[in-house]
Amino acid sequence: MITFEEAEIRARIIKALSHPVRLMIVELLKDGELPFSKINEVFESDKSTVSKHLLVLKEAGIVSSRKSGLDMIYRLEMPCVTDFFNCITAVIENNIKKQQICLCR
Amino acid sequence: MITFEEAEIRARIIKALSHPVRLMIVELLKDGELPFSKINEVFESDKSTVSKHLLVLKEAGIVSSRKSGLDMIYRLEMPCVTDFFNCITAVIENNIKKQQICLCR
DNA sequence: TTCCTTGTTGGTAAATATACCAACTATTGA
DNA sequence: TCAATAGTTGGTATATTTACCAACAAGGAA
Repeated sequence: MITFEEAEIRARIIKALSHPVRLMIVELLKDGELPFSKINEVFESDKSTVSKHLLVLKEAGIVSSRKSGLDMIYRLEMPCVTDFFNCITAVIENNIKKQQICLCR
Repeated sequence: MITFEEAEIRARIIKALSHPVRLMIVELLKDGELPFSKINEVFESDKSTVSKHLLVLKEAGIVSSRKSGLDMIYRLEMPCVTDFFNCITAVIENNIKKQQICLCR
């Protein structure tokens, strides 16, 4: 069995991924690194909000960043991202299927 | 690109998994269904706390439940759970590796 | 240097999550 | 029917998360 401490470490990573904006950032970075400005322009929120979401992802080790001139370049550090999203999608598909069964009763 | 609404749906599932107690429950249920009492005895918290964590997992479609006599039997509805945890573990391993590089400087 | 652009950090208010206790419902058994 | 057991729900206090605004720091250009 997994210990509570191990579960806490896992939970920290998962929690970093549990926000729609952060999930969209991960999707954006799936095809390669991007500067902050490109990530920021996708969202309507204040740039400080986007910056803080990126910090959460960085502290979890899900993205990394490097300075390049005035830009800050962000890169995804999660090669298994596709498996991860496929698993979540499978849960969602199953939920839809189950709801359909309920509606047919 | 994924829409904000799609990201919100995914985030809801992921958030349900972002708590150490809920992760331990998922691990417990990996090998088959269990009654509430068996799940509860693993944790020191009040049974109402455990019950509410199970409700969160249920509302996300990660577990299901059925009544059997006085027992409430919980079952994991996430066949991809191993892939999911493997991905999180990979991020953790990468974090450890990166920290080691830093320490060697 | 001084200005300008880029992104981060600090502060704050509102929303959400969490844990505990107490009270409740449902089922079983006497 | 009454009591006992199993689990859920309601209430509440505390902690965490979030978004925005304003101020700041870093780097490049004039």
